[in-house]
Amino acid sequence: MAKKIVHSKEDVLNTEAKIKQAAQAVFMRKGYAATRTRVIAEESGINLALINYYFRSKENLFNLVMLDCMKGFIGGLKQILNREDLSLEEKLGEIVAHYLSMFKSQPDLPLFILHEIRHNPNGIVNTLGMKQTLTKSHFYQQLKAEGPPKIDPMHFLMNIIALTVFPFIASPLFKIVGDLDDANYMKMMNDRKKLIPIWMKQMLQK
Amino acid sequence: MAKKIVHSKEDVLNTEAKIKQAAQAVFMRKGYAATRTRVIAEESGINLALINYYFRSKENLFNLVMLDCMKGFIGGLKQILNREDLSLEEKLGEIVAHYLSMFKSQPDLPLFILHEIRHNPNGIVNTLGMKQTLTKSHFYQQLKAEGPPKIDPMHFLMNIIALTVFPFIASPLFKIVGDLDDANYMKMMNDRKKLIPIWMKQMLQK
DNA sequence: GTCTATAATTCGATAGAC
DNA sequence: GTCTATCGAATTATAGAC
Repeated sequence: MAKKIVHSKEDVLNTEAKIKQAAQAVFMRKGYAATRTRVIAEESGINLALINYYFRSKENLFNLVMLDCMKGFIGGLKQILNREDLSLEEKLGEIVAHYLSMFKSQPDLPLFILHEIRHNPNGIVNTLGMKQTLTKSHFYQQLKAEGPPKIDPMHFLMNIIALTVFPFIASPLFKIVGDLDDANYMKMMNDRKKLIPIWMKQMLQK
Repeated sequence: MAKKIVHSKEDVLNTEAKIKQAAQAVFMRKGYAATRTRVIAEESGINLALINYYFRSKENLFNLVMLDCMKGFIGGLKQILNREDLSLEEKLGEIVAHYLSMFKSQPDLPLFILHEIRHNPNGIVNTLGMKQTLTKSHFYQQLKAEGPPKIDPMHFLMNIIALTVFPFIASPLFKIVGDLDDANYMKMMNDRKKLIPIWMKQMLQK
């Protein structure tokens, strides 16, 4: 675990970090099979042979990148779920806002992760303790404290994630159907920060 | 390899149809870049060279398959949206049931299409008249007839599709989180046939 | 650590016999 | 229409000089 401490100057990355950064961008944009190591080399400004020197193989590099992506995807969620200063409804708003900003800078991230989960369900996903992250969270306690459940917590979880994530996954489709440009679409996504908590709270009522 | 011994349904198809059928299965399972034409040849039981004889190139074959998939995906929806014997709420139930049975036999279909839309937004999607399919449907008239909109029709559309499709896309994830086997998960999906229309109707109220 | 050159393999596509 | 055999290009990975 002994690693060089990276200072806040982001322009000065070592070779290994440069490769990893570029690899994440290319893998996310093109997927594993369509990614060429030559493109990673070009975008990171390093020599092609150095990819294998630092990471042994394309597959190994991909696994490291994917692990980082999943940790980032879940880590932020975990923090919100466990904030004890927020009500259930406030947490829902925070979750939507969190993924809003995340997908704004990384629009290909959700499909990238969902594709990996589907084609390798017994891979990295299981090692992340997804289940305990949820069931041992402050959020889960709040949900149970709502009294006798008007809605199956599993359905509730599906719905909050579906309403938040899916409009980003299918954004090209909805832009066409709704005749929306990027600015108008982002405005709609911002509106959902307030709307989704309202809809979700309605599901808790009978 | 003995091929013509068993007379199953696939043997009555001509060569072109055999290739197309196998190609759809492989493309959907692996994606375009990870698909090998040799695998298509094996799974369809035909000679490798015949793929190029009938379809000129792998890319051309893919475009035909993708067009079929999208037509199937949208065609069924279009029929439901225009059924004049169903109320708004009944239509919602039919939509969920429709995609439930579709994804049961083709679990990779939604991600396959969403990936194509994202990486080629100006391709096939625009030629299908997605926008008019919706805005000129009987469903859309019913939605407007609900009176002054309590919810933006675009948000309403996003939500019904998100609640229906996303649980299938992310099924491997939810199975892990909820400790569910295939049977239990399908039971949950069946429950959503009744639940989603209820949730959607709540969104229409203030 | 970084580079050039190349090995080793795989893939899409085609030529030509039948 | 279908087959065998193979080409040519592209890709990952490595050997070896510096």
